[in-house]
Amino acid sequence: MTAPHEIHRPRSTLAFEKTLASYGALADADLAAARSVLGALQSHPPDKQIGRGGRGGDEPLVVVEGWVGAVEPLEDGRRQIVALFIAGDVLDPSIDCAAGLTATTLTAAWTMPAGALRAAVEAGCAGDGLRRAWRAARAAADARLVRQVVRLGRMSALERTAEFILELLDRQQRSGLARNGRIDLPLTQEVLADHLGLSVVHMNRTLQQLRREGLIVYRAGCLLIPDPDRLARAAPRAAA
Amino acid sequence: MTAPHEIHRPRSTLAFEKTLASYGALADADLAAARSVLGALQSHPPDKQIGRGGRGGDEPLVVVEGWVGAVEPLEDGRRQIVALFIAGDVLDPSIDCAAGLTATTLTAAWTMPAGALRAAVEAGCAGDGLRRAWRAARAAADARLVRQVVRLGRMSALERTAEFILELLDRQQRSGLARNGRIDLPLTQEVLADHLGLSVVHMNRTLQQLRREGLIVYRAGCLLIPDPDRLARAAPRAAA
DNA sequence: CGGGACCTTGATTATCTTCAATGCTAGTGG
DNA sequence: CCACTAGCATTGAAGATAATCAAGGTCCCG
Repeated sequence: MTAPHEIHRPRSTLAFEKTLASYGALADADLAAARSVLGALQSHPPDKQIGRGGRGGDEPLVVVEGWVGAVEPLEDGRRQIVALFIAGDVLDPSIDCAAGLTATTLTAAWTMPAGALRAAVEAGCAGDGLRRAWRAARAAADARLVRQVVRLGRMSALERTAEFILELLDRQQRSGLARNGRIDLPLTQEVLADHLGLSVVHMNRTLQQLRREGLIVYRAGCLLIPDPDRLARAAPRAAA
Repeated sequence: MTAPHEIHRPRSTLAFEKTLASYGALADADLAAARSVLGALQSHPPDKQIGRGGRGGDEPLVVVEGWVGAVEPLEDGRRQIVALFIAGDVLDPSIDCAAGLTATTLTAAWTMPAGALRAAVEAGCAGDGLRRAWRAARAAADARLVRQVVRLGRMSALERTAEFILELLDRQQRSGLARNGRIDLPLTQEVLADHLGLSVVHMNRTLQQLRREGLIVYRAGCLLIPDPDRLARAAPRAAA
């Protein structure tokens, strides 16, 4: 279980619990129940397929550490990273890998199987709070996919990037991973480009522009957002 | 109930039944059950909001006739039509209008409330075939959203358009609306552009290119695809 | 006949991609 | 300790793709 690629073995599923709780108040009993039905920690090297889409056979995974993408590679080498999953998220291949996507690690990662948890929620034998939070977290994942369509369809590179960073900030605040506007972003610019629908070169230039304007400070896998409101002004707002 | 905008009152929910059946074999009893719990036909003028997203309060709708979009308008006038719903589709605002989208008619349309049907399926008091088909249809809608992300993120205008037309062909074949590669497409190029993430002008030129190459014949709300395989060659394929 | 909605066209500009290097840094083996 | 390498970030230049601007054109309808 210990491999060279390995990042430190995570000590807890705190990120998951916080994320879930951010979507609906959880009683201690809910938390204990959720924790108790999660499977064993699994380690994955970067760039490894960990779930296949399609037939809905795979059980959901809690991402405990690292980054995972729902990826569509095209024949000619292009690829689209449709969705990103980070510590605290639940990746359900039967939903998130629709249309033949492949769940792939983008960094070294640790996960826990959550089939039993989903089963408990679906069978109605989970607490009310837990059920609500689980559903809300699922709805949030769907909403992120919608945001992604809007970003790719109607926003410029700068707007996309700004909006994306704000989404990451929100998500990492929920999971407790963000501190004072400082978030993890241990992805190569190539991965970011494949998520935001840009070329690597343009991704690089767009990040530089955000830096030049002081909207972000980005270095060594770590991103600081000095003023989220100002960054938000670089992204379009929805109409009333 | 009869208004000037009105298109003819649909005679049946056949498109819905065929679509559902295309996702899973349905017994006659299933069909009868589904038909019997649908609500009353409702007529809507074009460009009218018929469902709001967010809180999941709204009940699902079967689109019986016409085209409906899940739309995100931006403050500055841009808009993204995130998903399209056509005759035979079920639009569930609690899912399809996530992230604040608005369900809006793109043409005159007729719908039927399907809250009771969803409730029956979820409560498990629907037949096995019906439940399976309902779930598969829902999964197909999710998969379409994923395709949309791939299209917008990684395909050129021509590829997007080709792929989109092929999707429409598949959907209208399921609902029985396509005849010999001939499908309805009663949308303005502006609407298409807002769905495919293009400017109207570029949408126009892209359609012209497809016409020039003989891949489509498009006129007066009706689109003919002489050779779907050839059209498919204009769209990128997924890698193994 | 006039007006409006939609489609089409040409010219211009902006955004983004591609190509081809160059630098930087961390890891590796001599 | 020092090449040497590999992966990633960055840069410049050139070209492609798509947006924008500004007219016309067509068709339908009142």
